[in-house]
Amino acid sequence: MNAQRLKQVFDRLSEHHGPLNWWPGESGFEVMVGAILTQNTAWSNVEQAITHLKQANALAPERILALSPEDLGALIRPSGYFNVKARRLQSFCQWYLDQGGQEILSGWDTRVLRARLLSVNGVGPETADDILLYAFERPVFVVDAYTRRLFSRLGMVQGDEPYESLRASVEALIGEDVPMLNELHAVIVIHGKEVCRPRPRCNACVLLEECPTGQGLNRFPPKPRRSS
DNA sequence: ACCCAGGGTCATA
DNA sequence: TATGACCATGGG
Repeated sequence: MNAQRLKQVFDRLSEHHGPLNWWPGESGFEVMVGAILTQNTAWSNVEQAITHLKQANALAPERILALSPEDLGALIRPSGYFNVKARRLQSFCQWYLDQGGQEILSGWDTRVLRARLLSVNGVGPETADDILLYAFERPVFVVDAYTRRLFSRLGMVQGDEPYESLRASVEALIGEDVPMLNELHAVIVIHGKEVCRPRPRCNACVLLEECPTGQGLNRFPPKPRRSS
């Protein structure tokens, strides 16, 4: 992974898709809820769930905790795994209030805040980094399936590296540039949704010209290794 | 009738 | 430490 190449890819994606002003959501808390609901789930489904929460005036930690698991599950049903996610949302909200809310949480160092987020049941590395970057504006790079697919197709990484390994290499090249980290993950996701499909049926990818002899394109998205 | 989507946890060997 | 099972809806 090379800094100049990364910047080149970023510039090209931004030129084509940006600026995106992520994350879609009106408040930090909405970002956090969306980050949990979008786990392994299409965003269009999450939008429906969030709409239901807003209609029920439930998009606040106290309100989510006040709902029964069944009622909360009914509201977020379109986002899939609704039983699991209802529990995860309530675990998260309980933690959020126990910690003292947005202002107190904002006072923590990024490393500390990340560790605390990861301690919540249902918050894994990607969800934690979504929240850190898009709700707390911390300089972290979010690794997701789109990132692995794109970078491996472009021959920039193997693709099956552990989460922390990929995150660290990109952060090392970009530094603490929050706006750039924000936009980079955003354009990778939009690019993945609109153009760079899992199976090689895309001929429209602006980056494909740069894929070594189409070899990158035919590479199936790799699965991450478990740990170090 | 498939395949896919902005993951994470838990049990088991 | 490493797999595998499981979670579930909606759109293409």
